Amino acid sequence: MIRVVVVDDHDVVRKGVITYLETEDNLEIVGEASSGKKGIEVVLKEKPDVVLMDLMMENGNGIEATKEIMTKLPNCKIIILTSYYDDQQVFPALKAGAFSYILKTSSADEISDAIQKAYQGDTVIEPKVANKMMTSFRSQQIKPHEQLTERELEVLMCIGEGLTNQEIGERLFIGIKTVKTHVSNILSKLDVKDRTQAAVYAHRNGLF
Amino acid sequence: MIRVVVVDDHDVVRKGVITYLETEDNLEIVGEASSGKKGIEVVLKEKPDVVLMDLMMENGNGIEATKEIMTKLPNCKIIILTSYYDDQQVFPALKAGAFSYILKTSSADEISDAIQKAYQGDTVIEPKVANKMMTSFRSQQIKPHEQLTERELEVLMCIGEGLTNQEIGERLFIGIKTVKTHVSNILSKLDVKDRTQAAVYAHRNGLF
DNA sequence: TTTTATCTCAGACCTAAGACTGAGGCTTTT
DNA sequence: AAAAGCCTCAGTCTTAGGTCTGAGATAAAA
Repeated sequence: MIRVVVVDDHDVVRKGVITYLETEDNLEIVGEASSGKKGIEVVLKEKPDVVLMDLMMENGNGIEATKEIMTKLPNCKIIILTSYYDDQQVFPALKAGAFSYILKTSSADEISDAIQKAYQGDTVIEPKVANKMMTSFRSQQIKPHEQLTERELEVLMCIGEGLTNQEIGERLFIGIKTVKTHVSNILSKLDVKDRTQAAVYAHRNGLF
Repeated sequence: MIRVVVVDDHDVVRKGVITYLETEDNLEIVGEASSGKKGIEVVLKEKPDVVLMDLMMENGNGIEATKEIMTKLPNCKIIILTSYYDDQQVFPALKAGAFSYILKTSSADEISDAIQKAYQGDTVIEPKVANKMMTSFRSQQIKPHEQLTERELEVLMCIGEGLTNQEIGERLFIGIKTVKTHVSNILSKLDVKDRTQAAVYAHRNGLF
């Protein structure tokens, strides 16, 4: 039996889903909630295998609830079941630890299927959402150096000019120890092994 | 008195030049020769102040003679007096140690003037030749890395990829000690302080 | 034949680099 | 008020990098 909790502040939807799911042999609805906050309580108490979570609820949104649940029950599969699929909803949800992402336009069978899949460890993502994800993912594909801080970028430019840590410190008016810290952070962020590779990176990526 | 030796395998030219030069008060023709080889003998024996040397002679060309003379008599001023001014003639001659370079189309006075100037330490170069020299010089402006050996260039490319000495050694099948030697030589030839600057050099000079 | 240049390598030596840990001050966000 | 991110810096420790000296082997040039 797959233990399921349903969290949705629309009574009609919640009841409807539950009614359907109860007809399934291997599903057991062990709890329901009408807000994120209540949802957390129920989930932590019941420790279900799968959670059907609505986003956009009145008291405490689903994303926060998802985050909270994931930190406490990392093995719990949370399926986002929502009406919208804009980027502002999808990515925070996935980042929060959502396992699957389906829309309320889905058929009852699709929802059931998503639960079964989730239980087996397979993620289900609504095609429309998946599409948005991919494109948004690609454009989001941050070049490594874009995750560098201002200061780190300054230091990287210095490295790209061939300056030593000492010289960088003098140019930026900071201690060599600080420079070393920045350099270390740069190297790990760019995923390179030493300053020479960092310099090469800078030149290959047109920072000069 | 400026002691002069004239080397030219064209009897007419040689005699003509000598005839004119002898009318000059402060010039003394102490020898003449019709080939590079003979020219060397005469010059080494007479130790003149100035040598008028033709290029393109039958027995032993003027360039070899110039080289030979310069090694034995470094203070001797050798003036190349020739009909041609193509690059293949000019540069080897200058490299060989020629002091001035004038054409046979020059007037007698110009030749005399070149000798006087040479004696005083001033180089005279035919304008046409000078022009060619400058352009050819600029294009010839050897980029530092062109003075690197094959092997050193290979190592530099590795540095430009961000490889460590160890990795370079493995790629080129040589010991790390050898790599270090090459790296040191590269650094001094490129006049940079460390491998990072060498890598930057490689990228800035379009080696990639 | 002798010189010259290149490539190879060794040993000793010193320093810059980089990793890791920890920490205080600052600003922005929650 | 608390958390998070950034910048700053210290101390310790290990290693790669680089210099210098010296040297053998080979091949091309004088």
